[in-house]
Amino acid sequence: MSSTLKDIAEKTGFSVSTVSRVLHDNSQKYKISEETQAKVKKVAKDFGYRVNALARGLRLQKTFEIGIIVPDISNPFFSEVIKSLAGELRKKGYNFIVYDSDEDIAIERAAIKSLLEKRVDGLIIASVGQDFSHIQKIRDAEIPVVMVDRCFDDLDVDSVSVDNMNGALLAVNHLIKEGHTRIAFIQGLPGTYANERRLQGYKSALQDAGIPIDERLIVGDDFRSLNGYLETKLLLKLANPPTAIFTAGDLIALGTLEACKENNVKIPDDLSLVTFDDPVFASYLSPALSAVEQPISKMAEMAAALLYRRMRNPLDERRKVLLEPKLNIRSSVSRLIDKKQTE
Amino acid sequence: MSSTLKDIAEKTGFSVSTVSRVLHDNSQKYKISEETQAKVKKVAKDFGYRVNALARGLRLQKTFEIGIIVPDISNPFFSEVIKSLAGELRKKGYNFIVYDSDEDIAIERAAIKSLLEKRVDGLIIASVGQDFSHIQKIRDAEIPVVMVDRCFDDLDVDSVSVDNMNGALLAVNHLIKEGHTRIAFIQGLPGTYANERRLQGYKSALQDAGIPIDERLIVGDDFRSLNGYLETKLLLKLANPPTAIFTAGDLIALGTLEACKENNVKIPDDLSLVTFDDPVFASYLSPALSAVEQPISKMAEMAAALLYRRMRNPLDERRKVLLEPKLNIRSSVSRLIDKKQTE
DNA sequence: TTAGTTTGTGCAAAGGATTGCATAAGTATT
DNA sequence: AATACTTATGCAATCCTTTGCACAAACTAA
Repeated sequence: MSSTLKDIAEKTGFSVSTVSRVLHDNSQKYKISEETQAKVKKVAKDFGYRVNALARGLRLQKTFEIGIIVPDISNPFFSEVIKSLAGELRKKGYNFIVYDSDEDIAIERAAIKSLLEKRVDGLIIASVGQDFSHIQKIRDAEIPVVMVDRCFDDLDVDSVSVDNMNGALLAVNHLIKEGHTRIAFIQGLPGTYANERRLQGYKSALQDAGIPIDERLIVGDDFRSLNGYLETKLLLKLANPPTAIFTAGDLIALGTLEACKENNVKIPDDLSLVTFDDPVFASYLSPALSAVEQPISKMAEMAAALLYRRMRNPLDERRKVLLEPKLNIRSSVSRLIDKKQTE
Repeated sequence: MSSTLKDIAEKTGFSVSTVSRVLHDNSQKYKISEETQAKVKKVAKDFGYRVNALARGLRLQKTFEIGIIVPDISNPFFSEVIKSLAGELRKKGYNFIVYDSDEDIAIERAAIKSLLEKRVDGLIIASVGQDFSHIQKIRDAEIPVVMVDRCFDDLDVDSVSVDNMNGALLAVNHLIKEGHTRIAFIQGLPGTYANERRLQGYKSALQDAGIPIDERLIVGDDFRSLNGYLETKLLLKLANPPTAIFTAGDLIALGTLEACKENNVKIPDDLSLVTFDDPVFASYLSPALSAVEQPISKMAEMAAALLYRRMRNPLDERRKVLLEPKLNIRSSVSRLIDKKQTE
């Protein structure tokens, strides 16, 4: 059914240029008469005319599309990020195309390739791995790109993330203050920016408190819930199990909860738990989960702002923005000192 | 940096056609010599050549893109649906563009417009409202489209959804069997396919059990958590409050939990709760939530299958597929009879 | 009357890739 | 020596939109 400018031109007797100007351009600029405008618009409507974004993009060398790549759409953290980004982008007349890299760097690479072929005007990426050569290439090709959440220290690209190290410090210090010393860390994907910083924060908090680091308490290898489940099971079997666990992400925490339930381990009585990320359901979990909250909408706003700046001004100095996290204390941590006193 | 076939043609001395055939087509078909292939490929690599999907789409009248529209990406149900769809589509070499209509029919319309302008090869839509004239238009224009989750009885379009009525029956019958008679229903967006069916199931279950329907117990107006929160607060203030609530969606249930917590209402002791949708976190909530589970990955597979069929065979008879839901009984429902006996 | 301005519209190129048809040279067949 | 294939490549049209430039007609100013 879809008609073209040419069809309308033939029907009305005007040229394609005139039709184009009436339907898209400010027909003011070319001073198209009211009469012509009316005729053209009528026929366009009758024909159900719809611009062809492919042809337009080809001609204009601009698509008004932004590509977004996240490691896992179904992770509430990322779906919130996308939702916020969507709002920001829509405001400025941009659309977006989302890809889910499924925590797989090969899919991430393919996604980037595909987005660049589509000639998106910019990219927002939460990257998966530790290798950033593919991102470097985008940068070098002067395609505007912003990293969110997952960044690379050694890569000079605009980026926004939460201060992961500080977030971990907040969480672990809280546990220490409550009297815990055997604190396990179930990490996400090692090598990942977010993960390494959280690990660093964890270690640093322990060291500052004079608590020796026990490598057997640092476990795990991805951000999914199965990881949390398995590692918790193993941790619980240790001869000298931890009294508290700090998990690197919300899904991991869910897995930990599942394992505890199965093993009849009561939180917070038998085991304390704090997690990074603070999904909407955290306060309704059993028990309500203490968690490090990331300022998601600020991250999205900032990412969008950085991207616009880069698109307007390609050679501007790159910036790396760190936002402050916040610890929400709920009821998944017990006070170990009290317990000892009452025992 | 991005070069074109023409650039490579000029550099190598071959024609654009030859270059195109080497880089994309099966160069077998046109019997390009090994030597030529090697030369062209080398230059293409040096130049960092990348097809222009706009130009290709324009020429081929096919983009290998599928548009997906959901009412709320951050709703776990929809983010799971998207994730599953992504997997299915990727298998067949299709990419997808997601839009979030934010439960707003105007945005949904704009999203459809935008996707059609981009010339997507097909659409998968979870529609928002009760009006389907815009979907009808897509259908009439013979653009392949499949509805998921939210469908329209009177609209002859391929669709997949769970048997919402049966799901509601399962939930409410469970409550009735446990001795409840004052059962409230907090609905989602009225007029929505999913909502109306769930409402129908709710009413039907009550009628079958000979329980009169109390319109004051049918409340609510959208699928968000704030709705659950507000309506629960109001229900609890009723002179004769319900002993059980059935919520139409997972986010609503979250709102209900929040209200109960604030009002110090214990679930399931003071109030029983069952919800439609069964998000991953349902079993870790306090208490573990009894919920009606939708077969999400089956829905996605089916949606993708229907879409492929329609794309290959545009005039095939339309199908409406209903999948069976499953009630997961956990611990948010109390047995009212026992309670009375022990009192 | 002549020159200059305004109004309204069209021509044609460009953007990048694909592909049916044509063609040239070389090989095989009779 | 004439014919028929095969191999390897190029030509040119097509997909649809945008836009600088050109131009005709009508009007204004001198």
